[in-house]
Amino acid sequence: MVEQSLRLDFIFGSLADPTRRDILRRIAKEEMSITEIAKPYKMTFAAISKHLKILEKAKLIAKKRQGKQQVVHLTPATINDAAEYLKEYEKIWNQRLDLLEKYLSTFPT
Amino acid sequence: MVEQSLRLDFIFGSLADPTRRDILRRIAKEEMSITEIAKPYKMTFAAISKHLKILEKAKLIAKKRQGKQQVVHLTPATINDAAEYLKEYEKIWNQRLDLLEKYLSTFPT
DNA sequence: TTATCATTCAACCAAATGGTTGAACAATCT
DNA sequence: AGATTGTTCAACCATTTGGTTGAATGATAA
Repeated sequence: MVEQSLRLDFIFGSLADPTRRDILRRIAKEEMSITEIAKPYKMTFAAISKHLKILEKAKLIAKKRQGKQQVVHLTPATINDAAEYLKEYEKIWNQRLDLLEKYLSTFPT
Repeated sequence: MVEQSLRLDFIFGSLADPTRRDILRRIAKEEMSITEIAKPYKMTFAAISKHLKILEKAKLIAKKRQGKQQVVHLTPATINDAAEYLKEYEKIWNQRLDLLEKYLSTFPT
């Protein structure tokens, strides 16, 4: 499953940048045109266009044309995949809480 | 909350690399010495040491000395934070799907 | 068709990332 | 103390990343 791993590279790579997380947060509330998305940031429009390209490659967002402008919205399936990945770890932790407690007690307080 | 955002930078940045995800996966099953962690990878020991530094900075792992060697284990709280972050998005999507369903149900079948 | 608005592309730059090698340091064993 | 095992550090290199500017393209409105 090399492709699967690559997908996670893109997803987590996208989420590693604060501007991109902020964009996701904003379009989660309501879909927006690219110009509208770019407005609050101090960087250039081209920089935002690049960020959107990265989010699109990770399939975290999608664009659709609406007349002159393009409207951006979240792609539900993808963050779900990332969440599923992290849930595996939560499961392991829950199974091993007793052991973890032992580890933690070895640290100085 | 700039620090919080920075923490997410580190967490997701860590998870964006396949070698680091693989290390997490392996030590999730059982804690391991650094030498043991490094064994299966083709890259140098120093490279693995760097990857561990990155995971440590993100607080996804912690080391403790056990005699001559250092043993690495997961840090439970941190992935939880990332999972919480992603859960917010799942919540939003679920709300939207509910609305969509409600909307669709107003039409005759 | 031309002007205008919305967006991307290309070329460039500085800084960060992921790797290498070889020397240095830490802890234990003899 | 010296040898051995385990791990990090420093210097270096190639590639990627996140930004810039200015020109080019796409779609609609006049």
